[in-house]
Amino acid sequence: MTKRTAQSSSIKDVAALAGVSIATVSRVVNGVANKASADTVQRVRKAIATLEYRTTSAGRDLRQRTSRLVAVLAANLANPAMAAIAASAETALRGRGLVMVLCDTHDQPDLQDEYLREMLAQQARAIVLLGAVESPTLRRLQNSTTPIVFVNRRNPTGHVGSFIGIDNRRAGEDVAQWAIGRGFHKAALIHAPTTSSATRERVVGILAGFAAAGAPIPDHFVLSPNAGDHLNLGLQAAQQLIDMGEALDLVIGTSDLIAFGAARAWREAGFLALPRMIGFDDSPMNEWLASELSSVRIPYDAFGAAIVEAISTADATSQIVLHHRIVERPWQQRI
Amino acid sequence: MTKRTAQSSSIKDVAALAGVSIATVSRVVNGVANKASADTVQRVRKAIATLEYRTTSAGRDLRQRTSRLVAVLAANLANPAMAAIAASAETALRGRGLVMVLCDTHDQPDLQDEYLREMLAQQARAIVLLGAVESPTLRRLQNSTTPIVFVNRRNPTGHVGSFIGIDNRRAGEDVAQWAIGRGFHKAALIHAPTTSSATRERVVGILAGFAAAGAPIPDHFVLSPNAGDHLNLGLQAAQQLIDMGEALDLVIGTSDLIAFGAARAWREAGFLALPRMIGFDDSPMNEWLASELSSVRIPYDAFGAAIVEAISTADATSQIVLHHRIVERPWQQRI
DNA sequence: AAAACGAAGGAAAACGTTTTCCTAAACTGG
DNA sequence: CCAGTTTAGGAAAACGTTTTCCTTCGTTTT
Repeated sequence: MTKRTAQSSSIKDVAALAGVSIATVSRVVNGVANKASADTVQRVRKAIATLEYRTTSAGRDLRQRTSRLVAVLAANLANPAMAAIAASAETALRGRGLVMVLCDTHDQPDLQDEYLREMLAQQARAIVLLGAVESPTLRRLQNSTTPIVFVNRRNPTGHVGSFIGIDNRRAGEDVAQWAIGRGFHKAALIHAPTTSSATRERVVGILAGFAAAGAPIPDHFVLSPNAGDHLNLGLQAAQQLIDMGEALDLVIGTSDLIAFGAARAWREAGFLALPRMIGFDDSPMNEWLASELSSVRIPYDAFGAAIVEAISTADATSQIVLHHRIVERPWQQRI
Repeated sequence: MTKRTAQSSSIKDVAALAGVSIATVSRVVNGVANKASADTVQRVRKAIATLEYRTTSAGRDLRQRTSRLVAVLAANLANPAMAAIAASAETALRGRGLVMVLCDTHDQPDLQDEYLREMLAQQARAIVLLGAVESPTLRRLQNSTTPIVFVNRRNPTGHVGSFIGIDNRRAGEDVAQWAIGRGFHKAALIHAPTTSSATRERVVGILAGFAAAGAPIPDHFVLSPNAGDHLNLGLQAAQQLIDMGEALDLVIGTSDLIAFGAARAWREAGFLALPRMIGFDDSPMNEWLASELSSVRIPYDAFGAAIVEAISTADATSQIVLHHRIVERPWQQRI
């Protein structure tokens, strides 16, 4: 068994074995037409197979001044929804010969900037922001040639950029309409910070929807406490609601995580008058773990394809709006 | 506002601006001692700052024949536990100037092989397998110089390789002991395929533990149906148990996902005699979403540091055993 | 004062590709 | 059979680094 270095054979070895120049090998590998006879192609292919040759990225990247890496910068990997998008993106990118690099910005501008710079140095083919936050380098990046795609949250710098997501405002209205239709008349809304365009639009839609139906949600039932993450945010808001002592029949969270946090508050309070809940995201795990949470299903498994499309198109302002859908889950009142 | 290409300035530009050779710039960037006067360093630093220069990876990788990419091949990204490890790994790697590339092998040998080859072509600094599966390229990789780290599951090719995980056999025994101590005497075990060393060792430990206490789990209460994923596996196994009609007081799953699947079966069956449950992994979400599931906590947030350590050490057979702990959660009997 | 040494820094090679520019042969249409 | 075109393929440049040699000083040691 021969000890060998990580990447054994280079294009030179292949060329030597096939008895052609490295230029020809390169052309065969990249399928350049009318540049090699069928016979030559055959020989080169065989040599490649024999040596288990595979193009070394560094060489190609250097020459082409771009890599096959696609950076995906997620605001929070702990969120199952982000993980779902990442998984979908990874598969779709791979189908195009691209490689996903996944980073967690923790929603922090300086971390996002550091990653952006690193990915520019890597000559990333494209940068995908899963929940972008306003930051200097992002701003500076507006006039670079690297495609940037904003997923879920729109470009926070004010410039318009490629966007992939649902119609959040509309989704908010749909939730309101659903609630009214189901006869809920004492609802509370817990939402994340409105620095996120997604949250902002959802909140607007929800409030507008209730108002339009003549049943506006009173201000003191709209909460958005400052908390580290959505889970704690939901928990704290729900505790406030419980303290108010008023019996609610519906709690709306702008994310499922918020709803989970809120549910915990009620659970710990002893299941007293647990209101029905609805959130946004509906990651696949909900079906198993949150069987009583209704949710606005966002088709995350379709995001990967959309990302690939957005990257491929030259248009830096393409907007891909995917369709949401309310998933209503049965609700069992405890005693 | 000047339009510029993705990566604007190269080492040449910096050298020109600072009035030195590119060699000197390189040395300053890499902190080579005794190769530049304090004054020169100053000038170079300033030029770097002015031009916002950052070393282009492709050039460095080509010359050094290795990249700063670390491949993380996960068996199933949909599993929150994997996501937790990935997040932890990403942070730890970044601290070392390394970049994580995350891939989902879906537990399929050919996909794993494809990724392995791609990562070799990328000259990845190291390869981390989060749940490896036996495959030709993995086998061939044994005698490459690229460090390979096996996380959770040991090297399935039989060779011994760097491993990071808990003492699964011991954890299994601990679960058994805990169960006995709590007075459970009618337990069932649902486990994943034993192709995974982690699962295998857990099963052995659990069965041995019960047997040692004089209360062996009967064979027909040990189930491992063939199913796509752990959730469905748990669901199907639980349905079988329910069909048996015997009242169990404890169900042990070799992963939390299995337990979630099983819980769903009982829930759908109408909460009849829901047994208490315990699983393995205890991802952070459990605290919020599975407040009644006991679980063997695996310190996934510590895995990142362990991975970095395993990569850094020259020893290709280092074993890092992290400590597990049973997290017992209260259990409320429904009516 | 000569010898030795360390510091500072430049020139150039090498890493593995892709691609431009050639050249030569083999076809085509007239 | 000749001019033109297509096909096949090679030579070499370029991409951005790091690193190995050198060379030249200035400083120490004998």
